[in-house]
Amino acid sequence: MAKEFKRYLVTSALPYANGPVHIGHLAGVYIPSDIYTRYLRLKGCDVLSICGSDEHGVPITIKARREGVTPQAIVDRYHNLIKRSFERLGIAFDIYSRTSSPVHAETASAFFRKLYDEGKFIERTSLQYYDEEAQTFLADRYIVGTCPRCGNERAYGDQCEKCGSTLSPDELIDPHSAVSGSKPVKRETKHWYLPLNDYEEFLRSWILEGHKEWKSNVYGQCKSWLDGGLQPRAVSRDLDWGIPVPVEGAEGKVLYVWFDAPIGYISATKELTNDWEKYWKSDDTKLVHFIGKDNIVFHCIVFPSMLRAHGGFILPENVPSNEFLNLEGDKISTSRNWAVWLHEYLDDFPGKEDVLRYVLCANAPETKDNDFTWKDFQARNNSELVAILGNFVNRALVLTQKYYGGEVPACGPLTEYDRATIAELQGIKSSLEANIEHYHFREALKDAMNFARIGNKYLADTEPWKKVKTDPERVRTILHIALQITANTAVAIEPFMPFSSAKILRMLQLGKFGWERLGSMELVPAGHVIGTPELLFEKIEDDVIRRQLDKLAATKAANLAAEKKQTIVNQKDTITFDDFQRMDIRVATILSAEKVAKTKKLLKLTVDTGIDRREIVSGIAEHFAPDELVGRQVLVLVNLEPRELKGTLSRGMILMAEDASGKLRLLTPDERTDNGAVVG
RNA sequence: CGCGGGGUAGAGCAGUUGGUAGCUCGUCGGGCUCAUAACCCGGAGGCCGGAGGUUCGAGUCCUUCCCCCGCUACCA
Repeated sequence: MAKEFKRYLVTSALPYANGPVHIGHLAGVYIPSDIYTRYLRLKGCDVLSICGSDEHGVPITIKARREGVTPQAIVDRYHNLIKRSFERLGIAFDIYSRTSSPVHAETASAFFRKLYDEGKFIERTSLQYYDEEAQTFLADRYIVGTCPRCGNERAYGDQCEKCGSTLSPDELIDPHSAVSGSKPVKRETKHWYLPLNDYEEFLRSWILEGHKEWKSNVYGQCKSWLDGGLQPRAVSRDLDWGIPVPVEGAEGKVLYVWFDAPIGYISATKELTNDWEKYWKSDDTKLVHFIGKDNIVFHCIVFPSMLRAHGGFILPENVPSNEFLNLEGDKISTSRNWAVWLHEYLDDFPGKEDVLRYVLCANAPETKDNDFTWKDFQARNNSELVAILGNFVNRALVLTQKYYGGEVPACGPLTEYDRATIAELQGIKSSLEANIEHYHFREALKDAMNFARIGNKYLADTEPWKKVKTDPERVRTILHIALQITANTAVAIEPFMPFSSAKILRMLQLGKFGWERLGSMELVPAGHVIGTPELLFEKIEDDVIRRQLDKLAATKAANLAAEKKQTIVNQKDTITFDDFQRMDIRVATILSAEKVAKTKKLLKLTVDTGIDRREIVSGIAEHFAPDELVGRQVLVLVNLEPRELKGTLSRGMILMAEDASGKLRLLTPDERTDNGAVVG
């Protein structure tokens, strides 16, 4: 598609203001969007980069309640922390706003009101839990009760955090309000829904026909949603934190956070410039949403439907979405503190902003989930940034100082090899551009690094330190070219590593160049005097890495300790001796064990119960390897009603003891005994 | 079961519309000594998850199966 765009509008997913930003956010969204934006700016394009804090929604109110402060205090704290961290990392938004701003309230209200007035919503009344004592409706999260699956007494209405089951408030045993502790009642409440199903046809043709070039994960997910059929989606909530629904009789109702957040992109643009409509309402603006994979449905289905319903706004041209970044093999988790927090990194590694930017881009989860490890961080710093980029720049500058006292030598006649090298550099430029424009930032970064690689090779091949004794004239040309390559490198890496780019230019005593100068051999004029060379990057030693790993190990230990502190489950109701007698528990030997395909937790066991040989499917695969079970004697409840699991009839249950951390242990007779021996 | 994304050298990844399998790191050997023991060259290392098929030709297209990740479910 050769559509011509006059300006760009780049948005980055709004960070949710209930915690700091971590490396997963950066690798997935903010580093790519910053590279893209910096590149466009260098090219002289008309571009706005928009972001801000997402400050509404239930989790923030829960956090506030837990800490005994107001939601506003929470969002103020994290908004400021996040904003400052982005600035320190050189993420250069044109505006970093917030959804608690007055302009946003006004914009989102007006947006809702227009759709309301035009009959674009449907109204539905449903039964929801209500806390009569606190006089408030209760979001699922605010209802606490006993989990029907695992017996945890502090399960939430949407999920049990102990066993991980997804729940609805109706399933909870003995539900009570987390606000007042009283027993909630069901009460009718009215909400507004956006009938996404009305936009299905439009979305199908817009995405499935019109945007086949979108990344496969984005396209695939959209297709899956559309093929499954869309449902009306509620756009309001019963809550007192958020933007009030601007309709008479809607007291106590606010806009659903997912309705108001994307409008935040528009509000922030409004705050930034009076020209905002030019960016949001002209066909020749290219709108690009950078997001993580958890946001695909909102940015590709819900928000476009909202924009379509409203009318007048342009739709995104692309929605580049990355997968997730893991940390040392485990999923990053805010609640478990398993993360590298940006603000902590910036404190721990002053002056190494670009190292993080580099590593996260080089290892960005563009096509699949990737793993961040500190060892990889160290290796990339030491053998790529230091050895290739830093070293080349240093060589060129030191040689110039050494031979010419810092004065840039003039360029003499070029050899065939010089010309070939220059042509190669110019060839990279187009590849670099194509990669950025197609959101292949990892590949683009390699291109940028190739400027330094070629520089190193050029010096190695031309050997100025030898030639200086035999052909000093030639050496002037060699170093002239080496310095041009150095300046070109500074331009090429700017979108990725702005601090290092600026540092190279400072050492060269030159100002910033536009992107169009990339490939030019006239960036550093002959006779110009360069500054003192300094090291661009430093090696990172093992002890620094060890300290970070220790920090993570401490987190892991703390999490484990917290789990152990959980209370012992209460004694169950009394049963009769007869009840007990009805259970037939036997000693049995495990004859074989294998993992059930496509499951995480299930093992298929064959056991000799003395009575017979039978198959039992047991949910213990995460605790035992099949091999370590074979030959073990265990206790089996043999007269349990058989049940089919994953196509296997499971006849019985292996008895296990589960400790507070969820770790399972086998129960075994203390000495080898007969299979079929009765327990009782 | 289902849906989405993956499976390519020891590790991490590219492979555009089917036409000789590539890149970075690591490793081994050599060169260089200007440079942060950095740099340059060369080698080794792949049945492109498996099996069928379409084609003159398949990493690439089709069918089917297996494995990993996420959502979901299973966990008697």
